[in-house]
Formats: sequence, C-alpha cells, structure tokens
Amino acid sequence: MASSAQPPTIHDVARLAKVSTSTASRVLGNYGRFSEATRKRVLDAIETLGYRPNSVARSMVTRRTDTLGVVCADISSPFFSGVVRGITDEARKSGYSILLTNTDEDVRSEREAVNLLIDKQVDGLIVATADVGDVEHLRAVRSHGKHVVLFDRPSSAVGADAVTVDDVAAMREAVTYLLSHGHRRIGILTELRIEREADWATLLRPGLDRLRGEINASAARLLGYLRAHRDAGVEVDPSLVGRTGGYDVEGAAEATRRLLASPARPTALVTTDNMMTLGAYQAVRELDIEMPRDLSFVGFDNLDWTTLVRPALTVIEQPVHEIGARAARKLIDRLNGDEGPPELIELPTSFLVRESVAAV
Amino acid sequence: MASSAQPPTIHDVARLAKVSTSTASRVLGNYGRFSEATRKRVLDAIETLGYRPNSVARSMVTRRTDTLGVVCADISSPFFSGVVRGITDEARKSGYSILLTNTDEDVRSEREAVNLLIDKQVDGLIVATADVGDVEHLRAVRSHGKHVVLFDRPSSAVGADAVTVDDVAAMREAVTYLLSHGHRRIGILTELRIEREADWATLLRPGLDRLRGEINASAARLLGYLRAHRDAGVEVDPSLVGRTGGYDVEGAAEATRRLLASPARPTALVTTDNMMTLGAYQAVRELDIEMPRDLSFVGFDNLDWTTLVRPALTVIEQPVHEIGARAARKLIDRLNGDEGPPELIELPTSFLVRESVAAV
DNA sequence: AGGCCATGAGGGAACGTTATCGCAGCTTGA
DNA sequence: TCAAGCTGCGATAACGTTCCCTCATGGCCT
Repeated sequence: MASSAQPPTIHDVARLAKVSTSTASRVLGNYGRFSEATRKRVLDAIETLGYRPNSVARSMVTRRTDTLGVVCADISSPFFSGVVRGITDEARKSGYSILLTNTDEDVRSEREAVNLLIDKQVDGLIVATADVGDVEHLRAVRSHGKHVVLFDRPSSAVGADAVTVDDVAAMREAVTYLLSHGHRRIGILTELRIEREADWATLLRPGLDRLRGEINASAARLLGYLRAHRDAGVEVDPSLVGRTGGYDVEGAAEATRRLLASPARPTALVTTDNMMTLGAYQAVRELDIEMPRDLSFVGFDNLDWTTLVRPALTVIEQPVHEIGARAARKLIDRLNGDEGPPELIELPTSFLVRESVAAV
Repeated sequence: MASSAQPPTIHDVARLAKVSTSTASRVLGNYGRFSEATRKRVLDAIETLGYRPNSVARSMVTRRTDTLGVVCADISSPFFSGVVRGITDEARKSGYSILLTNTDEDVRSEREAVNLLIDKQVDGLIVATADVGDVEHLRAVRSHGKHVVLFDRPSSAVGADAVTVDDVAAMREAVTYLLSHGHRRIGILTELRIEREADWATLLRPGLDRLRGEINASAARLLGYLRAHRDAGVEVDPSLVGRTGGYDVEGAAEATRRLLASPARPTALVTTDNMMTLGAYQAVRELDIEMPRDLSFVGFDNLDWTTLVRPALTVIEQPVHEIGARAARKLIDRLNGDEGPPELIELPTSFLVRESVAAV
C-alpha cells in the first residue's frame, strides 16, 4: 500500500503514445488538429496508464478552478444545509465544485473565509453575509472582478446579485393573518445582533418602506411585522419584540419566556427564522401552554417537525433548496459572461396554514 | 468595477522591494536567510500592493492543497450536516479547507465524487461510503498513498481509519430496554438498500458476532436488534422488520404503516436513523395512535424535535459533531505522518430515556 | 596579511498543464 | 511545375510559486 510512485502526467502519456505533450494535450482537450490514428494512440496510453489530468496544474494556466466558494453561517442549521444542497446540485450540473466555510455570523470569520476562498482562486462566491452593513470585504472582491452572489441577506452596497425571499411581504402576510384572527398583542422573536439595528424602533421612522437591501433578513422580517400593524391601524407595543442577542436557540427560548411571563402577555407569537422557531416552541412547551387555545403560533421555515407536533404549526415556508440552486445558477451565468446590473431575485414564500392559530 | 488588472504576483512584490523573487519568497515563507532591512522592504511591498499568495500556484510546487474532500450522502440531512460541521471546525483549526460532495447513497455518484476530489488534488478524503461492500474505488485511492477516513460506515476492505459509533451495542441497549419493559413484538424500521443485505436473516447465521466492518451502519443496527433478542431468548418474527427500499422518509412512513396495519402489530417501534425516525413518527402520528400507551417508540439520533413532541421521544444519540471532528483530526494526523494500521474509532452513543416507552 | 566561514541574496529549475506559433510535408489547382 | 494552402505535429513559453545552488561580500582569526 501507499506506493510512492507519482501518478502519471501528460508527459508519460505523450511518451507512451510517442507523441509530444502538445499533441497529447490536444486530443485530451479536443482542440486543434490531430489524426485519428494519434488520437487513438493517446487515448490508449491514457487508458493503460490510468492517467487523470491534474486540475491544479490546469487551473494554473486556465486561470479558473471550476470551484465556487460558499460562505454560510452554520452548515448544521437546516436552512443553510438546505441551501447548500441546492447550491451543490446546481453547481455539479455545470461541473463546479464547492468549497465550504462557516462564519457563525461573525464578520471577522467571514472576512477570513472570503480571503481564504479568494486565495484558493475560486471562480466566484456565494455568501450569506453576517452583516449587510459591513460588506467592505465583499465590495473589494467585486471590484477585483470576482463575482459574488448573496443569499438570504441582500446588500445593495456590495453591488452583487442576491437571491432571497420577500421577507417583508412574507411576514406581513403572517401577521395580517394573525391580526385578522383578532390578535392585538402579537409577540415576535427576532435576533437583532447588529447594534445599529437593535434600536429597531427607528426602522419605523423612514417611511417603513424603501430600505430593502440595507437591512438583514431578520430586520426585514421585523419590518413586515411592523407594516402589517400599520396597515391594520394597530399600535405596536415595543415590549412585544423579543430580541435575542445572537442566533441561538437558547436565547430565543429565554426571550420567549420573558415575553410570556409578562403580565400583559401576547396572545400570539411569530418567529423570524428556524432557530427562533425552535427556541420559542421549546419555551412554550416547557410552560405547558395549550396551543392554540391560549397562544397562537406562527413559525418561520417549514421544518419537518412542524407537522409532527400537536397542533401542527402554521408556518412561513422558504424554498430553501431553490434559493441555493438559483444563487448557484446566477453565479455560473455570470461566469459565463452574463452582463448587466446586479439582480435581486426574490423567490416566493408560502404561508402554510395548519393548526396553531386560533381566533382570540 | 471589475477592474481587469491581474492581482499582484510575487514578482511584483520583488520588483517593488527591489529584491529577487527568491528573496521575496523567503521572507514570505520565513525560511532561509535575509536581513532585517530586506524583510521590511518586502513586507512593505506586500502591504502596499495588497499582495496575497496564489494558493493554486503554491500547491503546484508543494504538492499539497490544504484541502480535504468530503463525500457524504446528503448535506441537507441533519446527520451529515452535523458531521460536516464537525469536520470543518476541526479542519479549520489546522488550516484545511473542505471540498464538499453529495452522493445520495449512489455508488456511481460516489465514484465520480472521489475521482473529482482526487483530480482536484485534495490532501485526503473523508467519506461515508454508500456501500461498504463496494469500495474498490476507495481501495484504489488508498493504494495510491492518499489517506482516507471513513465515517458512519466502516469498511475493513478499504484499509482506512474509520470513526463510527458502536451501532450494534447502541441498538442492543435500546432493544434490551424495550424487552425489559415487557415488549415481545418490537418492530424495527431500517433501510436495507443493498441487495446482499436484504436477506437479513442470514445476518443471524454467522454467529451474529464478528462481522463488524463488513456491513453498513443500518445492518449493524439491525444486528444489535437481533442480538438483544437472542440475549433475552426471544424469537424474532421476521415480519417485524420493516425494510424500506431507500433512504427516504416516505418509504419509512410506508413501511411503518404496513407494520402497524398487520393483525399482530408490534407493541413497540425502534428506528435505525434520522430518516427512519422521521418517517416512522409521521406514520404513527397520522394513525392517531396514543403513545406510549398503545405503542412505545425509540428513535435514532437526537433530533431537536424529539423533545418537542408529546410524549418526548426516547432516543439513541450519536455524537454527531464529534464524529466529524474526530474523522478530520485522524485524517490530519495521518497527513502529518502518523503511521500505523487503520484505526477504528468507536464513539459512545447515549441512550436518552424520555417518555415514549411504557411497559406493555 | 591571507585564508575561511558566515551571511545575504540572486539565478533558475521545477511543478503539470494549456495554447500559440511555426514548420515540415503533402495535396491541390492553374 | 510550382505556388499556395492544408494537415498534423513539435517546440516552447507561459501560469505563480518554492527552494536548491551558487556566488559575492565582508569580518574575523591566525
């Protein structure tokens, strides 16, 4: 085992086929001219040597690696793993591989990851940036001519394509649904990690409209929540906004407990992503609140357990796999010369009505 | 945007610093000799040019890519995404990146994936092989001196390290628990995709012992089930083995329905992985069977929803993240020259008793 | 004062490809 | 019969690194 013989190179092939490396390369790449006879000789040599071209060497000269860099927060989350699956499926169709990195929503890790991927000469980047307001590193990548596609968190500052769902509309629909069921105190669980967004009340100020692409997905979802209230003419009690420090389940559970312990506790709860959904639901479970009688619940992301619990959860579904597939597709199109201004691809969400919402 | 200027090379750095590329390379790599003055000049040049070494070119000469290839069935499954997270975490610590591929449990895809990764010159491979009996391609990789670490499905035929859990013991413990609660008709949900394993009764034959490393994880788990019965002197009714064609949730649900529709239906159900757990639980839910009164249930994998449903599910937990981390660690150790025969790392499982099992 | 050695730095080959260019030798047509 | 074109192939220069070797310089010891 572990025979130390180096694998055959194209020179070995050429020697065996009694041609020059140029000729061998030509039949391999199927370009230029060569006779049928030499083609066969080269192919035979390849066969008998078990020759496989060295992609690294090839990349040196072609200046492409046929590899896409993916930067996500945490591959073990159902959202990201679903998206990444979509990315790999689409990428593979076009002969691209995936180099994967996690950031845990940390901008510094993200910068490191991006640098690493660029150093490895990936042909393009697909990234869910940790902070749409801190994207200088992504702008830099773009300005060097590398293509970037964002997902989940579009940021117009990057000047890159992005694929997301219409977060505002999705959440607005859900909250409107809740409001139409008579709920007036609707709690929302959201992670506003970014300091400048923590003061979410200011989101209300600038028209509540037109600031897409400047805020993170969770802030956009909160915005949808606010707009639904505004549309219905219902005042929002700031204490109903359960803000968690970071993207973690325990934080969401904790915030939910606080929300539900308040004297004027909400009659309905809505969450802004899969972590929040899980944490919030856990907390509700612990408290032994009967759902939907004593509390209505709308989750974010159609996680597979949401149909398993009783009552089954009404949720906002994102087309997870498709988000990834479309992002990869767009990136590859760009690599193939697709020009034009950055495109914002907004995929539709589905509001799946199940059993966790009741009229108050 | 998209300035077409090529990024600076080490030659540019050398020119600006007024040294030779050799010298520039030396300070970059911090080897050989150079004066403090030139060190500073080179570093300054790097700084002002924003030079970043091209990993591809470096790989050409160093013959390493600092990249590990990962071959799994489906990154979107909670098991694999958890393992891959463990892999990336550990790999990153040592400066390795991850090239990710999915096989959907298809041996042909697996071969393609392995070839691709080898062509891309990954330093080593971490793979959950689709079929422990069809591993010629992995043997070949090993025999060319590339290191491979298997996970979830060890196969002694590969001659590679492997990290798994003790599937037999894990399942034996669970089933013994069920038996001790008086259950005599315990259904098991398992995917025996591989034809030669479909005739599982033959697993009983060869001693029921000593064939670790020759069978897939699910077969090993079935084996644990059989051994527990043998230990307790309880005969196994072959009709209690719910075999699904492939690794899919719907197949598991279907098999569960069949099992539960039988006149002499099982009083307990045990599953062999997360897909089976989900599918089986779905079917049980649909049938509105009261758990654990009318049916006891032991799931495989501590999925986060298993504590959310009522009753909470008693499960066999695998240390998912650690499986990945240990696999990566072992591979990196090998790359660092760790010699010795292939090691089989068996991580402990935990049997988490919750509320889904009752005495009959 | 002369020889030696340590120090610092440059030259250049190599890694395995791709692809441009030029050049024989042959065919073709006027 | 000879120019022109075409066909098939080889030489060779990249691509951006690393690192081995060689060499000049200067200081120190005897």
